[in-house]
Amino acid sequence: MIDLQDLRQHPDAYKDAAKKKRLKVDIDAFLKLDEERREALKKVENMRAKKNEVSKQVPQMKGNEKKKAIAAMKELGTVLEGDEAKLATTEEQWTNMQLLLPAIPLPQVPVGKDESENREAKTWGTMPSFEFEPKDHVTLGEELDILDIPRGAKVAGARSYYLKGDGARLEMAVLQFALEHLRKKGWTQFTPPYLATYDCFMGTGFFPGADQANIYAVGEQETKGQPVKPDDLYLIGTSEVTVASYHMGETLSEAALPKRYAGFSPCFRREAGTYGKDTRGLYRIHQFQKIEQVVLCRADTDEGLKIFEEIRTNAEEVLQALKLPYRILDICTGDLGKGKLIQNDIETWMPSRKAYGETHSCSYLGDFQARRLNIRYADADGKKKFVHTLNNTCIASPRILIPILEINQNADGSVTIPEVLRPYMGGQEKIERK
RNA sequence: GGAGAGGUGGCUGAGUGGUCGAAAGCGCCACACUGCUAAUGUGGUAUACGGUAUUAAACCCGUAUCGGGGGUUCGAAUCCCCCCCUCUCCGCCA
Repeated sequence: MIDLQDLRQHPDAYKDAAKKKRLKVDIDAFLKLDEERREALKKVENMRAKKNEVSKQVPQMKGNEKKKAIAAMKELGTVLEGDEAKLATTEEQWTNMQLLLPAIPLPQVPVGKDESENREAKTWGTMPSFEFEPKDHVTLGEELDILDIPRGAKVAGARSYYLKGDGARLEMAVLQFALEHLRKKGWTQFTPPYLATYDCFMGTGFFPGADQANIYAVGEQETKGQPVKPDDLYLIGTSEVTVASYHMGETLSEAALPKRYAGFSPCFRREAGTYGKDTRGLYRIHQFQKIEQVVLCRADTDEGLKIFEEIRTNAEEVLQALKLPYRILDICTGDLGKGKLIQNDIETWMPSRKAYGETHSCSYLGDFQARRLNIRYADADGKKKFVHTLNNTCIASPRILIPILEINQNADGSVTIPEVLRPYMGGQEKIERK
């Protein structure tokens, strides 16, 4: 959601944003609707004012005068009812459209048409070279008996899997390592709800829109691609949804900001519309576990950008500790979500893909989510402002297991456990065939 | 799952059809008073949207809001219906 005052004053900036973000939203049509809404609202409010005024006088009236007044108000009520219905229709359209309006990207965001025009900003680490024919994580995992995809499919369909034995332990280790990394920096850890209401998904910007197709709905009305009732529950695709919604509807004190929250949760994604894409292995699956960084800060872009760097660095530190080569992408406008001001993705090298694969996504959303979630703070003058929100992956598994397993594999088919994870695996150094 | 009780401003809590956006107290703010603090006195103290704009704010006016939605009525915090949440007891369960 955006500031409508600002939109009315600078419509061109939003038209430009929509164009750069390649969004099919008609700003002029919205402004017209906005005008209509205000007209209709004025009309209805004036009628209500009249009604309220007369109703206030009715008790003092007597006899004929009273009868007349009541009859007149009854008549006015009928007219008002019709106008209210019209207003409601306009307002509904207005709200729906408002939810699709874009935030304006920051000037430093590269302009581009789609993901092909994202810019590599940095690379870190050295590519592995093998003196043997390296295996991919699926082969490694099956041979080591730490991963079972066929049985996953048997039980839950395609894109499902079992992590088993040392595989399951490795996942827990990497998650715990990441959590500990944030804890040392003073972050607050959360186990949030994994189910949430429509409002949380709307508030964080996932609903309505294309992202909605990726969310599982839970309730009496199963999805089948159709939207479910607004009061039904949905499975989170990231703990961002429920961690950012933690302060929904609240006014925080400025002194308490920034809030640095580490959310841990399983994540569920339907992956609708990705048929045939990334079908092998653990890259694109329906369920995974993630440590997510969520920050609420003051409405100050300089501060927001500092925290943007901070949370990206946190993720980089985790990858560096794991000794995984990665690169950072400046996401271009055409690949930038409607609510985002700026975004960096981190892609980690995955030998079997002979490419970098996305493992982290770092976003600064300004007050876009805060407006939808109604999260504010009172500044020094007591003025209420919307907070700014940011989020970034800290670690997501099992996708991160792909490079961990593939890069650390040995000629004998064993996998060397990254040193930093060993304390979480009882000091174990290798995963070997039993 | 069964039975019952509730949900009112920042907080406690009154209010069962009309000068109720809401008593009173607490808290908070301003001013006054006092040697400082405390105490006391007086006044003030919700939010959103619209009027509102070609710097912005304040003021003012209007509308809406007493868990959410709908209904009855000229008029609803108050009456009716549905839903959500909280508490107590019983049952069940990791």
